[in-house]
Amino acid sequence: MPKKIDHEARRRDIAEAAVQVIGEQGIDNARLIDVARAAGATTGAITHYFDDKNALLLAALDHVAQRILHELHAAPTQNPISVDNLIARACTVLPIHEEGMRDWRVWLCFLGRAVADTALARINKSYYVEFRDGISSAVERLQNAGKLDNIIEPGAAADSVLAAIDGIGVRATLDPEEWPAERQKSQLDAMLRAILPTR
Amino acid sequence: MPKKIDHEARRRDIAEAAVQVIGEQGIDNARLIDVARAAGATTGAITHYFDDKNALLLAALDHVAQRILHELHAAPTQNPISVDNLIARACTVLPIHEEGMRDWRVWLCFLGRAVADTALARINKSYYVEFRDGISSAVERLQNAGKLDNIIEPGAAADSVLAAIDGIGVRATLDPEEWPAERQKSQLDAMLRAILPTR
Amino acid sequence: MPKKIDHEARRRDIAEAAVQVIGEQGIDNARLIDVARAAGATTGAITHYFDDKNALLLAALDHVAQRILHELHAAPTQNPISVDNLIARACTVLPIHEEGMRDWRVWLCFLGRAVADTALARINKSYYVEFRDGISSAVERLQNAGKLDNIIEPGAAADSVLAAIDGIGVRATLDPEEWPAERQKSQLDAMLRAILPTR
Amino acid sequence: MPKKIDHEARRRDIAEAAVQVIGEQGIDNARLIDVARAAGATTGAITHYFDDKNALLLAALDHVAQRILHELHAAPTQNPISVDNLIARACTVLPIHEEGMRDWRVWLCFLGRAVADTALARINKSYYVEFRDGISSAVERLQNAGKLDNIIEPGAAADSVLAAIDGIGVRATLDPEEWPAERQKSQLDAMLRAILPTR
DNA sequence: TATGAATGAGCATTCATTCAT
DNA sequence: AATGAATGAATGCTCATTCAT
Repeated sequence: MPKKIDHEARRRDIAEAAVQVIGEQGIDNARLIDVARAAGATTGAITHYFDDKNALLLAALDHVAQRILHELHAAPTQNPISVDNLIARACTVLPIHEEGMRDWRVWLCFLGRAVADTALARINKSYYVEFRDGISSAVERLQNAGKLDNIIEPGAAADSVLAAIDGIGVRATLDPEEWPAERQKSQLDAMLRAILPTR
Repeated sequence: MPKKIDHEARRRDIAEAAVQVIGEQGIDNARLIDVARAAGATTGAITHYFDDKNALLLAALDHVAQRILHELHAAPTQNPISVDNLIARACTVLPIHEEGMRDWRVWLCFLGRAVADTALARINKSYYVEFRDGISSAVERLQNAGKLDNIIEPGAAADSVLAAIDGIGVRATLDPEEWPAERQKSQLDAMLRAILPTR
Repeated sequence: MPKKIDHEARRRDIAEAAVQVIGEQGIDNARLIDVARAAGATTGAITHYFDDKNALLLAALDHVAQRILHELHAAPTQNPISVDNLIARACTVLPIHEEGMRDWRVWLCFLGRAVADTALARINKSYYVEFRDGISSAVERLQNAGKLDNIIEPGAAADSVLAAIDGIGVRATLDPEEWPAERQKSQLDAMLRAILPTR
Repeated sequence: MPKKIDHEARRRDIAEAAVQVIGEQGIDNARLIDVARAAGATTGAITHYFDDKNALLLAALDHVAQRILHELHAAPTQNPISVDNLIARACTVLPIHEEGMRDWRVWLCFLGRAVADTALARINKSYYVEFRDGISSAVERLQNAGKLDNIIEPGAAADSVLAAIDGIGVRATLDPEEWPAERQKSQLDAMLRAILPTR
């Protein structure tokens, strides 16, 4: 089914173009025609791939979320499990490189939208559940490997890790000049080492 | 002589009406006429007090930020200085009651906007500076009182506290049903106790 | 009746303020509040002296027209009647000084308005009639004094003089840098000498 | 492929519709929707062809000016050069027919606007330069052909011709009933014969 | 599939006018 | 007589969506 493949690729391209435009101009200033131009298409073409603007925006959000999830989960079995490893993986998610910063900007835009859009809030929540589950099971694995204090409740620890990532990521996204990669990483490292006490 | 009007009070009322409308409908759906109605006024009246919509929005943001700052600083000298006290004060800032939740929703809306509005980003940053300074000096006072480990760098600790508050607050704002007041407080309590080790 | 005198003086002041504002900002940008400020009054006060904005504008136009008429007629009996004298008087009306330029700008604004405002067109016409009558009788006097060729029809000559003044005045008003006082005067002088042949 | 549209033709149509509306209602009362209706379009469609209202208005002015220029220059080489010919051509420009009267009304509207709009004043000036250059070179040709006194300075003569046309045109535009075509033409004829003395 | 011209509802903004004081 | 707060109609502009080609 070559057509389908092309179709999906085009959808991806357009959604990524939307991510780019939102990241640059903000979600309010992201007009359909801007996305079309960034994707080398026309507004009419976009309607072939997305029901309406909202569907396009949702696809853009999903791209960003999937990318973050993928980084969090990246090669978890290959590396030997360790606290250092978990922290390193968490740091990867921070807005420490060009693409990550853009993704965080897009993410922030959607947070603002979710305030008044229950459907979006629900979607956001489902992403958080996935994030949390991934971190929670990593904590459990570390406990089983004897590398983390058993006193810790994995779910609550995962919430703390998520909160730390979010807290630093939001701040760094809005003030990138004061928050270069190193500062973000050392700040997150300090927080996570406090939150995740080794036995 | 025309009707005596307390100009500043009217400005405050309208800005508060904007906070309310933004908190309920989101910043994108907050039309001038909605704010006018919420304030018991007309759109034309709003232009007596604000240059344009953006000025009104900024005033709304400032109200929210001032309220948070005021809570953070509330009666710092009256209470005996203690870690428990600092944590309790931090918890006060979380979206644990009706007004606080609304303020956090408004805050989130502006975070999304700041992504593409450098002026707004600058304003946000200045608020963070104030938040951080307040927390940082509280940490210092605790250290001077011998209630906090001197190993902690006050500024970095303040950043951690801010990140924890932000991380939990954002999550709770978008998913209030899963995050009742108690869960927020215990989560923040756990994080801050880990972050701020007593000697 | 001191009140009446004050009243009339205030009306004059406000109308002159309107002339000033129109001359500076154009009639489209002349807001009531601008006129009020220029007159050291408030919009509410203006409504005490003028029924509505249109009445104020009309008063402003009348001030300008009266000033021009006054200059054209100035001291006609004192000076010995001569063609040179008529030409000199015509030159006085050109936009050759600060106040005259402002009056011409106001005049031009009203010409543009008269296009779609029959009442204004009628008023403009009445001013032209006065201008023309004044010039026409001057021409007649010159003919009676034997200083102008009797072949000339005074009315038609007056129309020519008016057209020359208008043509040069309009051009100089819109391009004052290219049309300093001397150029205007020499141009008008050349035209009028051709139009008004001495015997 | 979308409907094939002659973009330039549509632009012309809309600009001409603007000329018509301005000529009928005046520039202040010319709303975008009026122009849209006159052009058989919608306000939204107009923005496809013009950045904003001002751009549309400018295009309308240009149409009028180009039409006048075209009439002044019409077939200058075909006709044998003569003073009669020049005068006849000047008369053509006067508001002596339906379309010409409308163009003059539009022209007057823009003169009023140019008072407070330096960009418009600059454009107006450039048109006058073109008018003047055309007339000036015609005068020169007449002098070279020995049909006009060499004592005349072509540029100054052109200014006089322009002033005469403007002066009569403005008056006739605002008072068309008193200034039928014949009166305009004979008045201009008289002025130009005086201004342009044959050898 | 794709184009892009056209639509039309929605909204901020302007400002003359009103009126309680 | 004067103030100036408030009104509310008017209007230019934006932009997602539609649809003829």
